[in-house]
Amino acid sequence: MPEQTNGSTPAASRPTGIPDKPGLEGLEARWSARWEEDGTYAFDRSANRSEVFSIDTPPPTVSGSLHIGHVFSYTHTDAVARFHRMRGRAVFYPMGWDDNGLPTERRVQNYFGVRCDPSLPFDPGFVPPETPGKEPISVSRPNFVALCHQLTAEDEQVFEHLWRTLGLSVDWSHTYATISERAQRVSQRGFLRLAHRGQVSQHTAPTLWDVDFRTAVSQAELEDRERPGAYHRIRFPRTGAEGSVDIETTRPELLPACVALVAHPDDERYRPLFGTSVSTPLFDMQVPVVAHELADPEKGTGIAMICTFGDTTDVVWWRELSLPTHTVVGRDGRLLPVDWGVEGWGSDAPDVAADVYDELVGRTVKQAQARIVELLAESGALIGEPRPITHPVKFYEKGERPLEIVSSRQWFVRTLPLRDRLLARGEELSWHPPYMAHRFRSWVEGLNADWNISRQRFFGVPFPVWYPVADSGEAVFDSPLFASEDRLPVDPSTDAPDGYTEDRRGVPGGFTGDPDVMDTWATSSLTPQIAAGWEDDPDLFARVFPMDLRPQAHEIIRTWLFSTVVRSELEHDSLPWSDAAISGWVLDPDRKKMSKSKGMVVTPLPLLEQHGADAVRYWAAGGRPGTDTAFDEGQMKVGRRLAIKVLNASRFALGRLTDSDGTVVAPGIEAITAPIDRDMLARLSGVVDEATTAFEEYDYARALERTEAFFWAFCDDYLELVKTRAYGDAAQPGPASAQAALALALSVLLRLLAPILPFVTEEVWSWWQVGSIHTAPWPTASEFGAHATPTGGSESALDVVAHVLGLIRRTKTTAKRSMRSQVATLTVSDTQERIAALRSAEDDLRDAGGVLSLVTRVADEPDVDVVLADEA
RNA sequence: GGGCGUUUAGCUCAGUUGGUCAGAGCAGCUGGCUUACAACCAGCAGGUCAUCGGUUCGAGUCCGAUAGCGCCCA
Repeated sequence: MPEQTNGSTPAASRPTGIPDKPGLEGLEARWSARWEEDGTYAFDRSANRSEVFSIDTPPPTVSGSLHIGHVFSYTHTDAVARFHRMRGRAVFYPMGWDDNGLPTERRVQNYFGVRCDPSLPFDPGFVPPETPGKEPISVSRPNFVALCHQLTAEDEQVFEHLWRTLGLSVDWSHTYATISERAQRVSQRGFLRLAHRGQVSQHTAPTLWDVDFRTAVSQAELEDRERPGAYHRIRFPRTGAEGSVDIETTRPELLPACVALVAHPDDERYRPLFGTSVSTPLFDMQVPVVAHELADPEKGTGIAMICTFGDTTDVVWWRELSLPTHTVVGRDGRLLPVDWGVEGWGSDAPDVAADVYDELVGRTVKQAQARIVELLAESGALIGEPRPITHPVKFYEKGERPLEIVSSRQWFVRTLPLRDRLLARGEELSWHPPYMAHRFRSWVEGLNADWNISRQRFFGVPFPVWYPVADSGEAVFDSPLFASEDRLPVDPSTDAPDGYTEDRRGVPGGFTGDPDVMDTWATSSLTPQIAAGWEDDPDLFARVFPMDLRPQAHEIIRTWLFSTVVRSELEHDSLPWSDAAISGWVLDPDRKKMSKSKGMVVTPLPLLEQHGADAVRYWAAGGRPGTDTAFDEGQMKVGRRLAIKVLNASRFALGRLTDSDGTVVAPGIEAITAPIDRDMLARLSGVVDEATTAFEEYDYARALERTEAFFWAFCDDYLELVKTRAYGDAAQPGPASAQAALALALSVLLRLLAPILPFVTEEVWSWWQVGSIHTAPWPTASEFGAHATPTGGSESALDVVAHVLGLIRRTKTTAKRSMRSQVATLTVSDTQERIAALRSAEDDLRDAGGVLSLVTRVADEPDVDVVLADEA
């Protein structure tokens, strides 16, 4: 355990002394194993909430590809976690795996060459083929789910290895998976609580539907894609009056689903028509002309047909104008059979309508469109030629065909009534960077549907719900049978509800399970509760929840961050965390987002092996919060040079402090008396303050930049200046001052760099210190005591001497002489104060510059004259 | 269409409340084996701070407009 928290030290953590030839090779494997063995990052469960820093880590999708963007953003979080750990907080930093949902299903299908058929019985002896065959093998749902578990377990190993190599300071004993039993219990419990409070409800409603995946999707999973289309002008004859009305539509195939025409209430052209009706071409259905403000007078002819349902605006019109439903598109994206003339499908010519429509049944919407356009043209209802346009079309973000909107029975979380409360939570949350709050606000303000959490898939958390089966054999959806919480998790496809036995499944008077699974976000929205042991471990929960930090990328503010805020609001009446740190993206050299679809995947492990974890982390830490960052191996090389420099500079500094048996011993800070030493420490103390402030504001990039700039100047100037003096007898004041200052500066610098470069700093720390640097206290100005106060008056000896040394170097370089060559006479003219400062470090300057004779004079005009000695 | 961010040296980026702020690193060029480091060191060169206007004694810095790039929302 760290020296910070107790005094007992494992033998293995005694200082090892300075190696002859330090290197970066193998540090990742060695130290990640040691940290695991020593429990360096173990969460201290005895800490109170105020002493804890808890992180709601993004669970990566393990079946997705590993890419450099993961390394980038997780490094940011780790740097912050390490900072807080060194400041003495008990850091709760668990890792999760998101293995629940569609990405896993797809990967399993491809990897094993199988397909889930829920109608098949479980085959206990099933073994997938070595290599996937041409035709997918149909397997039962339990078999399919077993394969999902098998493959995700393998994928998780790969991720864990990467994280350990990268040096994430995760407490692996708190790892969770979103499909695990515990996650399922939390998801189902959360659902039941919502249901019992009436915050979730099941009803038939227009539902965004992907016809390929055959599942509902939510508003948050939509994306717009520009697609070619065409405006078709269609003429509707008026009924009971002369004349006609022309509308324009991109979806003529939905004409049989038309339930009204709509124009803007202020549109003078159509005002006289409101309240009258028109007849649909081909189908001769009478539909009303109505007014609504969402109708755009500028678009097409200014009047549109409302179909159930062509797009989300249709849904709004349908709901707000209380229109009937004409469903024509089925869940497979093909047109459904319709009985013309029956209730709700009234036609003035049902036989004609049926003849026309029967030809369309079973066709895809695309095929139906082509045919209906022909029919419209033949009938004369199509006016002119279709006018090609490009327009945004709604897609499921993972889908390939445009979404349809179908009417179906789903579970919805009531989010629309929460809008104001959610907006207030968005204000309450501390965003880093602050402007990311806009993303959340604009999303919440634009909400237009409750959150549909039903998905018609297989690998997910089932709803803990059954329905009674009536004597007629129909399920009674209005009387759901909820599981009791003490049974969770349950699978209604294999478990029977209380009061029933399994043999009553699916028979009249029996029961049937809800066939759906939950949206993955219905589980992922509970990651704080899952990680914190909600209800399962109340002691842990009280110590870590609400959490401190949610780190994540900006594109999932509308999904993950939003849904997590919703669940916490409904369940705990609080924010789930106080702070959200939003990472940018990794861009490729053309400044495009690096993503799988663009074929620009860079796998991280080879990069870590090539440059070293510290080097890759250095690059990542250069990306400020929220800022997109170019993928740049050049920066990794710079990071590697920094890490090597840390090794070499440390070896040099500590080499001055080693006694005869190799132990590092340094005089106490009271020995620090030389003005130049104190000036250096004064500046370092300022860097400590800056880095601390930056880290407190989650700006690891700034902390690194300041520390790094100081470190290079420290190596190039200060170390060169004190080189000779520090060799001297520690019993003498000069050498003692230099040695004590070196020890203090090195200790502070290593700790400042530790959150970014955990491996090399730990390596150096182990040479001369006890315990892990990562549990050592974060440096503070008070560590310097009075010794960071300059003594040399108003001018800094370090500044003056470094300046003069620079001029000496320039002279030597210009003369093409070695840095070793000597200066015969150095003449410095300057103010009294600066001359005094120079004189206070005169010996250091002479040693570093090879100055044989130094002349100083007080003058108004500063001047430095360097006369080199003749070459030997 | 509304909003947010961004534009500084060939490249990647710092420039905190307006007053040595025109910087760093990389790349380039010129030198140097200097007992911590040649995976190093020293030095040189480089930019009307996107454009236009405004506030001010003074503007990368504040305000307005325009343009390019990126993203969010409709």
